[in-house]
Amino acid sequence: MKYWLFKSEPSVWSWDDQVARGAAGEEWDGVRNYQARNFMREMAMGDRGFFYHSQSARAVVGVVEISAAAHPDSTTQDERWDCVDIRAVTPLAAPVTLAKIKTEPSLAEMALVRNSRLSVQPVTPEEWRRICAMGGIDPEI
DNA sequence: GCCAACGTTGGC
DNA sequence: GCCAACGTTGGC
Repeated sequence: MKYWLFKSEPSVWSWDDQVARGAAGEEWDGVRNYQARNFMREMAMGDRGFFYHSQSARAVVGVVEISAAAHPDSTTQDERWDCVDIRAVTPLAAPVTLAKIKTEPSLAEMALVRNSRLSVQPVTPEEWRRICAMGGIDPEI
């Protein structure tokens, strides 16, 4: 089981939008960045990810599960672009803000901190447990 | 709204 | 293949 992080502008696609899709999940489409696409190609069904709000919110707000492995992005005919499907698992009891993540030395190496523009990124098991603890949820959820 | 960081494009 | 110009993202 691997861990990931998905970044979204809440005004475009928010955690509430994701929750509204329920168990059916939703394509994580629209990614036009090779690095982000390559990470999605590495994902397997059942992998977990954090759902992060960028822009004004700037916080990890929920946990998602990969509900379909990489497949062609339905929003383009361009065959270079693949995406996965994700479904909401649980909100964090308390959102973990970027500001708080930046105060945590053990999280200083996160792509979220080091490369703020990468919209899909891997998370280590240690980072996963740390943020789950900060967010007040069970890391095994 | 501004700007830094980064990715992409295209001329040479 | 290099690099300048440009566009986009996201933090502040």
